[in-house]
Amino acid sequence: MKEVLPQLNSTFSIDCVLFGFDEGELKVLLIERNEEPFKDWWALPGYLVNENESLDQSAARILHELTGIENVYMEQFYTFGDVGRHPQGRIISVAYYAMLRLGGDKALKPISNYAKQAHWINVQELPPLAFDHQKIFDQGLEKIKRRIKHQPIAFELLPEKFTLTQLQNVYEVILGKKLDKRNFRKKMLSFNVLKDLNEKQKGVSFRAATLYRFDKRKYGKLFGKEISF
Amino acid sequence: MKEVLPQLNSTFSIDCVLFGFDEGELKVLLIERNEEPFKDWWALPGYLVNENESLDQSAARILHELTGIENVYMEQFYTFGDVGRHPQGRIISVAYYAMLRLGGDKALKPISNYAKQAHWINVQELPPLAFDHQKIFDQGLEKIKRRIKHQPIAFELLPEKFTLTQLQNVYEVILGKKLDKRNFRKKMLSFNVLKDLNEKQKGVSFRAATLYRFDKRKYGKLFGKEISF
DNA sequence: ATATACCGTGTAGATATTACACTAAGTAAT
DNA sequence: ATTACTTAGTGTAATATCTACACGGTATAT
Repeated sequence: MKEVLPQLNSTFSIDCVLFGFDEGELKVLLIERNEEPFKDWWALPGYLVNENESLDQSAARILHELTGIENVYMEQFYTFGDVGRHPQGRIISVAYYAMLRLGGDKALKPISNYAKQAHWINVQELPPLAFDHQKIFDQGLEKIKRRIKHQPIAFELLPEKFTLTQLQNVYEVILGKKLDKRNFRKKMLSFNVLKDLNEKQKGVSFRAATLYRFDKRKYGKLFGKEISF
Repeated sequence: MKEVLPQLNSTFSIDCVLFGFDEGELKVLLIERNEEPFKDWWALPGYLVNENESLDQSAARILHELTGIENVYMEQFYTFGDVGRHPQGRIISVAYYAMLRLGGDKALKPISNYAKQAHWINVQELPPLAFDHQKIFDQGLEKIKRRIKHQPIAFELLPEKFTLTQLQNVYEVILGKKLDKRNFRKKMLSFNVLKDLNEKQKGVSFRAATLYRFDKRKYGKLFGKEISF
């Protein structure tokens, strides 16, 4: 017999699509739900918005409560409001995305027990997702594909010091296609936003590559690169 | 003495930013409010979302009720949710935009008496707007500026048959800068989305220009024009 | 006939994009 | 020390795109 769930009276929520890059793979942050509906399903971190907080504040709070992650700049990308998207009533959800530096240090520890656990999952191997979260994820992925072509957000996924090959890998994984090494380097360096650290990669069993850092002072030069009239 | 307004319990709304082009000017559709708060102020057409309609449906309904306009394809562009944005409580607003062909035929006739009247106003001469509508408008304008560079939406503002000079005017007004005539034509024609109608403009007191029509079949070629890696 | 106002066109130089392959340098194994 | 292995790092030529720039053509109005 089907349990009857109560109607919810807060009518909007936030869902977060967080991307990370690790071991050459693009990952997304998912939680395992601990409550009905969709108990034990995987879902994007998301919850109801409080009355007294802005959407941006709410997104930060919800992410923190469900995953333990703090201090991430997320940006809104779409609002989902189909009538049947939530079984407990009309819930409109504002979706946020961000790209994150995955360090081994940051453990994922949900604070609220609304989430059993949080994990970074390879976007190629997503489990079935709760609600319309597959759709939200798909649109989030499209969003970063478009953005990565216009602004240098790929850096946000890498450690502070990175090699050009690692950077190229990020582009290849997100765009889903191989790029030419020489052309990629030529173009990337021409933007003048990378600082050569005169330092080599460590701990690799082959010729070590030069490390670069993203140079914030020069960032401005890249804004506004679009097709022009 | 300040009148006390009731709290509203529906917690989200839609606001529409509709752009039109007429007599060489970019215009936006505003209504004059007939209810508190902001009675007698100008505002973007917007109202509360019903329980049983999707956001897209709601946007279409609200636009129709407040302005009489129907059958416009609007697209969501941002959701505004600051705590203090509405004096009667926490109201989150999903903003939509569209670009419209202004024909002399379509009269603006509000159905709901929530709007006294609706008018196309030159974006250079906006009156003070209710709520945070100036902010919503500004972001809508930014949105079409970005989009016009990537996709041929400028056609949507012109009559079915138009001249290249008219088309160039639309770009110039939206982008806020002069463009080179020869380069503009070369580029626009290279996209292969314009059909030469072998027909001339009528009723002008100078050499008549060739009329073109936007060719939907070829539209696909323009999608995906972005900076490339 | 003449003045007026907009239409419609080409080119050269600069810049950006694409396609393409080999040597150099470090590590690991023997 | 030699060798095998793996990734780093580099240049050029052909093509396409972008930019800047000026004048004769044609319809209308007087």
